[in-house]
Amino acid sequence: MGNKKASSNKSSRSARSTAVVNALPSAESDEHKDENAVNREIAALLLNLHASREKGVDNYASVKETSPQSGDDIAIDLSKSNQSKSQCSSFVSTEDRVVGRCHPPTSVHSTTIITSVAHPPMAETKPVMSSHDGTLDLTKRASGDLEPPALFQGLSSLNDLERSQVSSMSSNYLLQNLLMGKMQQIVSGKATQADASKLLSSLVPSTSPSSQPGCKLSFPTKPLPAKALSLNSPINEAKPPASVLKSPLSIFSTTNCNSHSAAAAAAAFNGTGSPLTLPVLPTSPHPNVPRPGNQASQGSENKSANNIPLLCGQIVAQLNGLLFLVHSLNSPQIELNLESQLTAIYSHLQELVGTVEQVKQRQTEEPQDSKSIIKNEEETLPDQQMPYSHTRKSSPQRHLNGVGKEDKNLAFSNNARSSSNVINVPFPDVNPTKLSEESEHQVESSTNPSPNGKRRRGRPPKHSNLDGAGSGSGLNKRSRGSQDGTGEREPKMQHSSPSSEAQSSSCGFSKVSGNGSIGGKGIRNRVFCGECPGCLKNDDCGRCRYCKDKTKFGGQNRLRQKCLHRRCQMDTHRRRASQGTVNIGVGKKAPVSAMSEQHSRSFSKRTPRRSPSPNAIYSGVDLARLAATAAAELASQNQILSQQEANGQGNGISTNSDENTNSVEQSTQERDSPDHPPHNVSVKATTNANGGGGLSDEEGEDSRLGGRSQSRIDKWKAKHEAMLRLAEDKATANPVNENDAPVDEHVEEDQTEKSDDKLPTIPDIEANGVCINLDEDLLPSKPLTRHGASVQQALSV
DNA sequence: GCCAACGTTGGC
DNA sequence: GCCAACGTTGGC
Ligand SMILES: [Zn+2]
Ligand SMILES: [Zn+2]
Repeated sequence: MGNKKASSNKSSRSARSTAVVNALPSAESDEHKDENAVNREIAALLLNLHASREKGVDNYASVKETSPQSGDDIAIDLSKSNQSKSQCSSFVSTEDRVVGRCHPPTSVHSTTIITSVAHPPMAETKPVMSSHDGTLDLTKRASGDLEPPALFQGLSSLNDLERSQVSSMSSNYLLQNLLMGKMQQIVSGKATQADASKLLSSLVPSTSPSSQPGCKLSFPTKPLPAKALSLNSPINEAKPPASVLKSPLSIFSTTNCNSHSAAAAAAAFNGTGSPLTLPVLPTSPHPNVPRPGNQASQGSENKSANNIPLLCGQIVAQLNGLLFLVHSLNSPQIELNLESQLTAIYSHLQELVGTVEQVKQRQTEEPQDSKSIIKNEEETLPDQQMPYSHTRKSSPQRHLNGVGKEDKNLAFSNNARSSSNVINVPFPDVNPTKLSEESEHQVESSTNPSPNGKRRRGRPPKHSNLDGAGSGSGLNKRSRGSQDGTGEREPKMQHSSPSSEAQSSSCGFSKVSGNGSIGGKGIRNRVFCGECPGCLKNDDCGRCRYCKDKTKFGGQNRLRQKCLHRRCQMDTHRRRASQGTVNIGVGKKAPVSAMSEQHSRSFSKRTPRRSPSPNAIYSGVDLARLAATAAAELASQNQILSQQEANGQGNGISTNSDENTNSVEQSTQERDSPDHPPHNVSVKATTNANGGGGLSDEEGEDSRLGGRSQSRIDKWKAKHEAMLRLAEDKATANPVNENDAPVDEHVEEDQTEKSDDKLPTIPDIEANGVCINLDEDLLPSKPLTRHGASVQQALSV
């Protein structure tokens, strides 16, 4: 961890410092700066972005774009002259290195790290800096806010820039590098770039018709750019920022899609005619400026095999172009503009990263996905923007605490943190899971669940006597009544919502946590979608294993887990953990997680899909029906299956419920189930078919025993699921049973409650009912063996 | 690879 | 400090 960080920092730092040093002489003296100087300036600008942001969005807003750039200008230095190249290369290389090092850490931690890093460089650089610290400058600016002129001065002169650069070594630069690196990783990592391209293309604001033929996802417009622009002020309509944003995106997409040469990118950059398009430079490009096409292409090619580096180069080139313009024009406004644009780019990059991550994880192509993604982006935007517009607000995200059940909007802890904690760095969470490994390295600041080592963690060996010891917490407190609904707190925070999950957890922007788990570290992941039956329940059932374990129910508090009935069904995290387990009462259970993940979007719709009874679903009859109904759509199904399989999960979704068939099967299952005598098992009837979403989560949890080894079964499942889905999709058109869900819950509860008392030899089955046993109560903790489950499954199949 | 056990977090 | 329950460990 530390090592990597340090090294990365070092490398980047050193590179910069050297660059700075070199730059000084030339820059100071000459009005017309050679390319090198320009490059340096660019770097400085990047570095300064952060500071500038702080200063004020207002300024940006006020700024009107005097001169936009032409694409030609953009490409400028990067590739062009060797000298400039060397400079550039150093610059770029720095990025690369940083990227390489940093890959993993995109998360908040990284931000923190960055910030921490920033200081040292200053010290180093100080000698170089003649007079005042960049910090001062920054602060002044920030505080001053200044008039444009003030800003202008600061920015305009190279010296100033350099100083600021030196002093601040602003986090932005690093951040950008990190982002880029991340993106690069992502892209490279993807088996198919197509996905990336899709994302990218999707990201491209719809407002501007993307020129790129290759990429085509039409996403609805991405609000980001607009917001960024708007953010500043109405004045902003001046397209620049938008154009800027757009341009990078377009470039990006192009690169990805076609691996175009820079020229193409440049062209894209120039923008389409849309109002947002990048304004063209009134001024002729700087003489030194090389032709965009050539330069860009060279630079990109040289830099790396990946397209992404190209992107970086492009950006740099653009920046250079901007600088030239700025110098020629020498107007503060332009600079401001530039900054704003850079900022926008930055934000955009962040989004891209997040999006890419999401896509990666999902790998689902459903239209819903796209929607969700967009949604997420939108959500994220405000956060990101916030920093820009107002340096900092208390994290709005806190609302999580207040989240009522109904409140679906979940802030992502990540975002919240990022916004709140680090200066500006709205570091979007990158992919938690993948990054996690390395990110962990860097995560120093984050809480460490470092095990004390005091005590051995796992379950005590069977022979050990520890069991009696129990946890430190009061063993026998039974303060509360067996069921206190009121007493129970509902989780206040939820990091992952189905939709949000994509971001926060999976894609979410940052999952801070290194583990694949959804949540960030700081806040424990509590899953609370607010919609699912589990979330709606206030009371512990008192019967499930975990309830029994609770001290209030006389338990030893060893397991310390949430009541199974109260678990959020959307909680993928837990489910994953539990995958493979089989339902006690029921035969196998399709792992829910897949459902949750895939259908998370749907969930947002409020049509959570659950896997009612796997058995029922898999019954031949149902299949036949489904087949009949959905036969037409095999192709689509296949895709779905593939996806599901990829996920490794099957969701049992019962589209058509034949009560008869289901009931029959259930009965059979139960009969078969060796482990649990029926009486012990409480049966619940789940809702029917498709819509019902039910409560099955509980099932999943409870029924963990045996989902394993069922190659055949799995296939069946997959098929069934696919079919079911299709059916569901159709069903959505004809809502079959969506109403059931809530009802079902009640039913279940009732039944469960009843079950306590009753002897259930025969499970109650309602309609489609699936028998699920949430309550193991009666059974002391006898775990059902998987064998039983497998057997059941086999039978069922 | 599963899952009981338990350290630990975070809201109150 | 209490409490719920999350995240991780290590026995199996
Ligand atoms: Zn319970
Ligand atoms: Zn829920």
